[in-house]
Amino acid sequence: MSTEAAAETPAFRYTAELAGRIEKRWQQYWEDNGTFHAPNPVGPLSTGEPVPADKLFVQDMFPYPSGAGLHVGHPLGFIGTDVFARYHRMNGRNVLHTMGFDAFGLPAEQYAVQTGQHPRKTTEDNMATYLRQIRRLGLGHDERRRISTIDVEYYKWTQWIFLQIFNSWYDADAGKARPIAELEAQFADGSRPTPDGRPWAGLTSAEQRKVLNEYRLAYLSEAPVNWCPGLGTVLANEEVTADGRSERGNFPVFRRNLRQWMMRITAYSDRLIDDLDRLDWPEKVKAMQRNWIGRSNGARVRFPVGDQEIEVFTTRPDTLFGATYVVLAPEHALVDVIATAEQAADIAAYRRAASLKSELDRQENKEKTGVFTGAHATNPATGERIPVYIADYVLMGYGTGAIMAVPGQDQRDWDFATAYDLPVIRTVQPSEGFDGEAFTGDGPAINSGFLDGMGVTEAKSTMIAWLEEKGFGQGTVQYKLRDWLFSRQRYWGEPFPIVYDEDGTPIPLPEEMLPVELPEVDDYSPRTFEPEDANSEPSPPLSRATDWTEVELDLGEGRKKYRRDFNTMPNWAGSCWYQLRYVDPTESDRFVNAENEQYWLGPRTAEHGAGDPGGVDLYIGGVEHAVLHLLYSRFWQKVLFDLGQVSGDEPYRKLFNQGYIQAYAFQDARETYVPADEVVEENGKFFFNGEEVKREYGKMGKSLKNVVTPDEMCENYGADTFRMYEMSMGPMDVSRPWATKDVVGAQRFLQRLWRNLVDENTGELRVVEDAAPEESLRLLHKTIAGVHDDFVNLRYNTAGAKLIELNNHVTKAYSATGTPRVLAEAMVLMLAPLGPHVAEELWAKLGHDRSLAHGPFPKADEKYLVEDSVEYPIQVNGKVRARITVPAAAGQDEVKAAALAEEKIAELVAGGTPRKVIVVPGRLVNIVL
RNA sequence: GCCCCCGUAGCCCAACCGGCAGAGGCAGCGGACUCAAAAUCCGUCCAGUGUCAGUUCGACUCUGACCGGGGGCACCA
Repeated sequence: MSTEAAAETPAFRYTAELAGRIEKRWQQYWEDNGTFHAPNPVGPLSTGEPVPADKLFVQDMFPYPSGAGLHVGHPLGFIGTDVFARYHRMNGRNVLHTMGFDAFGLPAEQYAVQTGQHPRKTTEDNMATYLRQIRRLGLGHDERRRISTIDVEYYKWTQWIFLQIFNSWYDADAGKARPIAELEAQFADGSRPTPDGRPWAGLTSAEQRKVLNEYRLAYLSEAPVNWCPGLGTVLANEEVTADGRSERGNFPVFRRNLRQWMMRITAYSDRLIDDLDRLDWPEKVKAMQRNWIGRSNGARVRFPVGDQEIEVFTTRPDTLFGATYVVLAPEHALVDVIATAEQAADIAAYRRAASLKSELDRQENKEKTGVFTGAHATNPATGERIPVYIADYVLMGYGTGAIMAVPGQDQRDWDFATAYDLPVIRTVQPSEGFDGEAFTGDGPAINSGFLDGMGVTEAKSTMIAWLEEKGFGQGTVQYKLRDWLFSRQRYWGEPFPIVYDEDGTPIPLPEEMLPVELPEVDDYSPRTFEPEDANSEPSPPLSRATDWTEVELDLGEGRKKYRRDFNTMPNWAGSCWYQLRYVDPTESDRFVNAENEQYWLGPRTAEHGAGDPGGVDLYIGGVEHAVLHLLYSRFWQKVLFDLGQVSGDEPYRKLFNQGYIQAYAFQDARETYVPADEVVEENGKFFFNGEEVKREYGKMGKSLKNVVTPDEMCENYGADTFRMYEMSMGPMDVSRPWATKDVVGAQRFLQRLWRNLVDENTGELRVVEDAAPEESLRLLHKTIAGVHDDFVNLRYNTAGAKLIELNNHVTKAYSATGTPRVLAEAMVLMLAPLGPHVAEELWAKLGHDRSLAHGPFPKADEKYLVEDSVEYPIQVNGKVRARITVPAAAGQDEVKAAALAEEKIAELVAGGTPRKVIVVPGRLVNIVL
C-alpha cells in the first residue's frame, strides 16, 4: 500500500487502526472505573449497599496457561460468556464474570525439568502472556477475582478441603457424609460396635486411628493402581484411555499394588447419577457420566464349593437355571483355596501369562481362554455340580471378580463354552426365526422350574425373592465407578496436609498449620523409567527434599518427628472448587463466606423450581471434561454440602459445551506440513509454491502450521471485528472451520454502522433528532425483540444477523440525510455485547457521559410488533399460487373468502368445490382440490 | 459391535410448535468511483434441504431403513 493510497483513507473511517485506538482507550476506562466489579453482599468486595436480588454467575472452564499462547479457537467460549454477561449486565443484573488459572500441571513441570527454570516462573510468565491476550479481546472480567491454583492463599484452602474430606465418613443410613468425630462418638458410646468387638476405649490410639481410616472419604489404599513408568506417576482411571495408555503422553500403564491416596467417590455413585436429572446440562454429557458410573441392577449369588463359597454378580438372575459353569478372574483369592493339586501347574502358568498381558493385549485378543481349576460348584437352583474355571475375560475389578456362566444367554459365555466344550442350556425361549448363538432378548423362561413362562423382568424379581428366601443370595446394585486415585508423584501440585508418624499412620495437620507450602528442590523430575518397565517403583521429587519431608511438630503428643507426604494432589484438585473462590477470593477466615456463597451459588427455587440444586448459572467449556473435571467437582461439592459448608449440592446448574474452531492443514508430497496461510486454491485444488498439496481438516496447532492467533486478528481488524466474526460463524455449540478471509464481513458491518453515525471525513456525528418513520420503527422493534431472544439463548449468530439487517435498512434509508437518533442509539446498545468498544465509543459520541456497560438495553414496544395487515400466500395442493393481503384482524372465514375470491385462485378452482380449505392464522391458506 | 449428535447454495450458516426454503456473511458476477488498481459503495446469480420410503392438505422439521461426517463406550457379567 502506497502512502498516497493511505492518505486517501478518510481520517475517521473505522479501520483496524482506529478500532485499536478505541479499544485500548475503553479497556483502560473499564479498568480505571472498575466497570465489571460485581459487588458481594458482604466482605471486602461489598460496597456496603444492598446487592440486587437479580444476579448472574457466568463461568468459563478454567484455562491452563500453556506456553504456546492462544489461537483463535481458545477465545470462542470466553467471548461467548462475555457476550452473555454483558447482555445481562446491561439488563440490570448483578453479573459475576471473571477468569483465573488452573496453573498446576505437567507442562510447566516438564519444561522445568528440561531447563531448570522453576515451574512457578514459567507458569507466571505464561499467565502474563495469557492475560495480555485476553485483555486485548475486551473481556469484561472482574479482575479483583482472578485466582490461580498455585497461589499459596488458594491452595491453602484446597488443602483445607482435603482435610474436610479426610475428616469425614459416609453414613449410608443417612445418605450423606458426616464428620469423622461423629463416627468416633458412636464407637465410643458403643452404639456402633468396633470391627473386632473390643470396646473402643480398649483400643490403642494407633488402633483407633486405623479403624477410623477405614471409613474416611480420603484414605490410603494398597490396592492395584495405574502405574505409568513413562510419566513416573500413577494415574486415575479417568486418565487412562481404553487401550490402557496414559491420556497424557500416550505411555503404557500397568496395574501395580502401591500405597496411594484414594477418594471414596463411589459412596456418591447414586447421588451422582440421580442428581443429573436436576441439572440443565447437555444430554450427551449426562449420558457420559451415567455410563461412566455404570449402575446396573442385579443379584449376588453364592455357589457352594466344598466348604467354601463363590459369590458371583449377575444382572440376569433369571437365567440361573442355565448356569453351566462358574468362572473366576485369574487374580481371584479363592483360586488357590479351591484348586486341585493336579491343576496347580496349569493355573500358575495361566496366571503368569495373564499378568504379563497389558490391558491392550487383553482387549485386542478376544479369543476366550481359561483353565479348569479342578473344583466344582453347586448351582443353587438346579443342585447340579458345575465346573469352576479361571479365565481372563472375567475382570477382578468389577463385581465380585467371579461370574456364573450362562452360555445360552450371554455371547461371551457362549464363546467360552464352545471353546471348552461345555453344555448350553437355554433358559429364555428365543424369538421366532432366531438363528444366532446366545439369545439376549426378552422371551418366556424355559427349562427354569418355577420361572417357566415368565418374561425376563418378572423372572428376575421372582428369582431374587427366591434367592433371598433361601439364603443363596440377594438383589444388589453394581457400579463401574471406582474410587478416585488422588495422589501423583509429581512436584508441581498441592502438597498433602498430612504427616506420618513412626508407624506410618497418616495424621492430618491442624487447620492452623496450613498452608503446607511446596519446598524448593534442585530437581523437579520424578524418576521416569523406560515406558515398558512395569516393575519400576515411583520416586517422587518431594522425597528428595529431606529437610522438608522430615519435620518436628507438636500435634498434641508433644514435639515429635514426623515425615511429610511425598506426593502431590492431581491437577484436578484446584478446579474442583474454584467457582467457590471466585465468589470470595479475598476472604481469609474461610474458603468462602457463607452469605456470599448463598447469594451467588445457592439454590433459587422461586426462579428455577423446587429441585434446584444451585450452582453457577452458566458454565461454558469443551465437552472433553465431561467425566473428569465435572464428576470430581460435583463430588467435592456434595461432600462440602453434606458437611454444611455450602448451600447447594451441585456446582454447575447449567452447562453448555461450545464447539471447536477447527482449521485446514496442508501437506506436500513428502507429507510435510506447509504454512496454511500461503496455500492458494485453484479449481478445487490446493497449491503451495506451485506444488499441489493435500488438504486435511482438524485441529489448529503449531506442528500443523495452521495457527491463527487472536493477536494478529486484533492487529489486522480490531478486537470488536474479531469478536463479531467469531460469534457470527454459527451457533456456539457447533464446531466450524476458521476462515480468515470471511472476517472482512464483520469488519464491513462495523464500518457501515460507524459510517451511519459518524462522518468519515470530519468525525462529526451524523445523527438527526427527527422522529423515525413507522416502517423503521417496526423493523427496529422487531429487531429488539429478536435480539433479546437470541442473546438469552446464546444464538449470537442470528443476533448479529438481525443487527446487520437493521443496519442495512438504516444505510439504505438514511445515508443521505443522517440517522434518526432513536435508531442510532438502539443499534449501538444492541451491538454492545458483541462489539463493546465501538459501542462505548459511539455511545459517548451520542452524548452520553456514562458507560453503557450497565445499560440501558432497548425494550421492544408491543405496538410496533403487531401488524395491521397480513400477507397470506395461497397454496393450491401445497403449491403457492397467489398472495392476498388482508387486515390482521380478519377471521378465518374472511381470509378463506378472500383467498377463494382471488383471481388466479378462482381460475384454478374453476367453479368446482374445493375438497378442503385450510387456513393457518397468520401463516397461509391451502386449498385442496 | 452398541449408543449419541450432525448432513440446507461453491463455503460458513438462517428458517421458533409441521405452514411461502433464505435472515446474515464469504466467494462469484455486473455496475458506480478511479488514469488504473486496491479499498469503499450499489445491484445480482446460485440450492429444493445426504438417499429411499412412509405419515400429512402440507415435511428441512415427524417415523423407518440406508449413505456420509463427528463423538462416546467397548470382554463391566
